[in-house]
Amino acid sequence: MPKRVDPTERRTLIADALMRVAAQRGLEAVSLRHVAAEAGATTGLVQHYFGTKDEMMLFALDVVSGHIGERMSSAVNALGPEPAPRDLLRAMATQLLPLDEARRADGRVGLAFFAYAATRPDVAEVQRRGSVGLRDFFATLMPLPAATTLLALVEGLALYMLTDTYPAQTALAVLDEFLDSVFSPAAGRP
Amino acid sequence: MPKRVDPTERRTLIADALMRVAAQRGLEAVSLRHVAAEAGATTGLVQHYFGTKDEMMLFALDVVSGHIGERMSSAVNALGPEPAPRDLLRAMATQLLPLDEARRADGRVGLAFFAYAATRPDVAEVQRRGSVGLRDFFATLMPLPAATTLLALVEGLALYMLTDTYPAQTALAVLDEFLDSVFSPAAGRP
DNA sequence: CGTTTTACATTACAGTCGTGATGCGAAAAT
DNA sequence: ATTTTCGCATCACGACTGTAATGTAAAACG
Repeated sequence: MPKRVDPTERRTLIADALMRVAAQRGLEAVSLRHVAAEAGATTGLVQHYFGTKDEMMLFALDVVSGHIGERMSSAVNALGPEPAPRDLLRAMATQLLPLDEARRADGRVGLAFFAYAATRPDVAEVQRRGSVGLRDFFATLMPLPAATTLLALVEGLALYMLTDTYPAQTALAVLDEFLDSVFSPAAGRP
Repeated sequence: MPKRVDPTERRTLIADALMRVAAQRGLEAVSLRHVAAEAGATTGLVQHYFGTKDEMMLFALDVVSGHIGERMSSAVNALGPEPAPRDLLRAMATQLLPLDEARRADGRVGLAFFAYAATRPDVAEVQRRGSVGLRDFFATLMPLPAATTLLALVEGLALYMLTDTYPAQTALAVLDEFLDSVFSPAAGRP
């Protein structure tokens, strides 16, 4: 048999191609053939590593959450030890905003998956778990209602940034204003 | 020739069928044949009123914004004359949340269109105009930054409600808390 | 009344889709 | 050295897509 191969590596290779296709041409353009072509391979390879298209999609969704997770931890690590809760939350929340091309691509894929999940209960379940987990972590640093608000607010800002409705500057200002209202309430009062 | 027909009426009939399909099976299931079947007609009819599929989609997007607009004005009218800004904003904002099946259906379609717009600049432009118009109206009743925040927050809440991540009760509590923070700032301070 | 125009149905076409089957060379296992 | 098994390519299938072409019945118009 041919050289033994790490299947996870191949799967990530395919999933990366999928995400390039999805980010550039939308999730509806994600077909076995397009993904295979983008990966420089054949549909046979894709089929070999993912029995069905849905399996491939699920795996790609995991990759996206993986990206977000990685960005969050490295942003948090960059803060040094014992960061203030406000800084920590800001660092994590901004990882959900499409502030550069990489995050923008992931954001487009994530949005596409949101729509995709509307008809796939199992996909929706994966997303739900991710969101709730994140909110619960936020809630260790601020009151639960504020954590809920923060997550929804950031997600909404990301949505509007993706459609170029709000520029990054506006989104960041909104985010900072909200964090202010939580961490230094009514600072400008007599 | 056959009985003269109001083309707008026919187009809305088709668009309604489109939205039923999209709400139930996702926007990816929206094909000329499925829409035609849902409308109890043939693809020929659809082709007669929409030269191309994209035209049909654009029209359907208009219908969705029309629905939202109608809901908003009737909710506002129900408030009676000279409503308080806070009540007005709350009445309008809640029309963007999927609080019943009708709004949920529109929400799913709207979300699908968000993803659809990611690859269609003209669709994105339509959405942008709607969002900015709404935000600017909000801004006549509250400071501009708060208006921006409100819209993003509501959109994010809607997203999470659509995936059943947050229940209606939570979303409404978050919304009310935010409105409180704008209209009765720091009420609980010494 | 005849003609033209409108509303829609039917069918055809070329392309893409997901999936299953099959083939085949290379390397690991024996 | 031979057999087995893995990695991947290739091809075929039926279903589905958007669009164009064509047909047809009916009512408006001259």
